[in-house]
Amino acid sequence: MTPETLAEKVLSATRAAFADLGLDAAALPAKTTVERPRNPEHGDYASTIAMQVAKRAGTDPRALAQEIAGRLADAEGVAEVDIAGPGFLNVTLEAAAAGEIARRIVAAGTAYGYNESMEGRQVNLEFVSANPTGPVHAGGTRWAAVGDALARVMRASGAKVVSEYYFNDAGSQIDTFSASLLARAQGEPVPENGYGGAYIDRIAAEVLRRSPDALEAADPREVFRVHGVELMFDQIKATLAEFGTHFDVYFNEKELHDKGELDDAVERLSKEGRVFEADGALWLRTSDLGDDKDRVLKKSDGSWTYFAADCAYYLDKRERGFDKVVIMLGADHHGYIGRMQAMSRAFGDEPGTLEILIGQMVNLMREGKPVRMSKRAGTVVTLGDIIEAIGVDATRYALTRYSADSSIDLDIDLWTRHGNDNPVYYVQYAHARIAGVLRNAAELGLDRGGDYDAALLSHPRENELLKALAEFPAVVASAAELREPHRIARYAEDLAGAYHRFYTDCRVLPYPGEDLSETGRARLWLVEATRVVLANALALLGVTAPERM
RNA sequence: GCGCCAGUAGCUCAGCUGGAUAGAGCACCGGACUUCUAAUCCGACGGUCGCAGGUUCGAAUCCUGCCUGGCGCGCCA
Repeated sequence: MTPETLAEKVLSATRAAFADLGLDAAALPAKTTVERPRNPEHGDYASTIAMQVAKRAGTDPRALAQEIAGRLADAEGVAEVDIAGPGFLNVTLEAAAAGEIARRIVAAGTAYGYNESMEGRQVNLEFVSANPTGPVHAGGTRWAAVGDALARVMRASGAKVVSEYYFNDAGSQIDTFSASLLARAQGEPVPENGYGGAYIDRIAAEVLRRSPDALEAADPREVFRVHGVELMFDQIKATLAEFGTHFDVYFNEKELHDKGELDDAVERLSKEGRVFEADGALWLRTSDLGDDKDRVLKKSDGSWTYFAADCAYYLDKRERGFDKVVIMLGADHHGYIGRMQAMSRAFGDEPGTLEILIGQMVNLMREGKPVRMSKRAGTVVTLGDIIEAIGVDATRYALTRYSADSSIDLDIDLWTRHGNDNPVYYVQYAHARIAGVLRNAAELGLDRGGDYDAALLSHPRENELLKALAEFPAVVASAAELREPHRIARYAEDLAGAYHRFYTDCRVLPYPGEDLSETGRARLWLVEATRVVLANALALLGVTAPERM
């Protein structure tokens, strides 16, 4: 029995109790959940529904719990219902009802965990979005891992997700970039506030190799811009690919300008009565919609602001049919939330259509000291550097196991260590251990068969493992709903722990000279189910599930 | 000055939108491999959940105020 099924039984038992007691059913929620108690004495699952609804229904929680318990105890698969404390319902399942989850999981395979909590949603998920003036740095790396994981988690929850990378290959940043390339190609130091670092020299040299006459061209800087941007972007894309992060769309800001979408957006905003002129500039009145102050769309010199492009880009996404626009930004950009939300409202969108997720800073630590990030100084720590130092799996895992609300001190020494203080190994090792058991079973010619007796999975360790396995779809759903992929990593650690404990106490394969018992055969189902869930969880994080370690 | 994020065990962090005795990993101490991977497991140690109020059957979680740290507050991009 799944927790979801049990929750439905709890709710219908409550409904029946209400009817018999003559209570007002309006006090009942449409849906409820059961939790997995930490203390095994509290049964397999616990419900707090009696305490939650008793007050609104004007009755005593313990008495109500008593009524619910009596009805719930008769439900199929339920072995026992106890009442504890102020009105907890502690439910113990029949072993067969708990054990059948393994069958479901094995049958579903890679689809297990899929849920419909975001069914029908069209989500545009934008992250990284670094301009091609340098390699992706540590903050972008965080989103490359978390954003990609979130896209996977949302897809696993039924949403249609398009992952998108927004960039600009014109403008002042790019001008500085091309001027820096040109300067280095001429053997001169980069201009004041220009970009430094080895990658500038490398790209400058590569542009010269491609286009030996570049310095004699009519507009040398333009030659360095065109080739430099292409080379830089190729490198960024190659590194992201190596990292396992795929984007469905690379969106160039230039497209918005070429299609006149900024004018269109401003016109739309004007029609909504949100635009005004002052001091020779064109403004969006965002202060009416929760922003600190109004924002300029078109400067007094006639040029557009970055914000105007943001408005056009947002409108573009909405017109492409997305009902949910999610943008992931670093904490240094959180000041944009106000104007962006106001802009969304100015277009007439409901709150929640635009979601801006803020990821706190990532500090690289080496030998206990922070590695300072500065693109200009060329001491920048890049995605490529981190992959090289820590490896793709450990980097992705390290960045996705923490809440984006927390800043991360990413200790290079810790995550490079191939030891057990490195959490990614704990999870991967569980998978490798399972793969070993399954390999051995195959070598012995043992087969788990077409079915098993679920009631044989009655050992406390088996019970613990089964409950952890049953939880996975709800974890995926909550990770998607709350936009918190770190829940997947924490869950994977929880599940790996349950497996390691099971493995210690429960022998799966027969000892030499013995036959595979029915319990052993049932355990092969449980082990395969665990492998499936660990692999699925790691896949959602973009981390590999190794067969051997 | 205003805003956002954080403050939980010696360290790094979870805590399932209000539930039971607040958890995990690491570190430290003590145990467990003649048989499926000891990168594992078991036990012990360790916390006034930043502080003070409030809301209620019940608060780490919600509200208010304060303290500390990080990041922001352009007709820059």
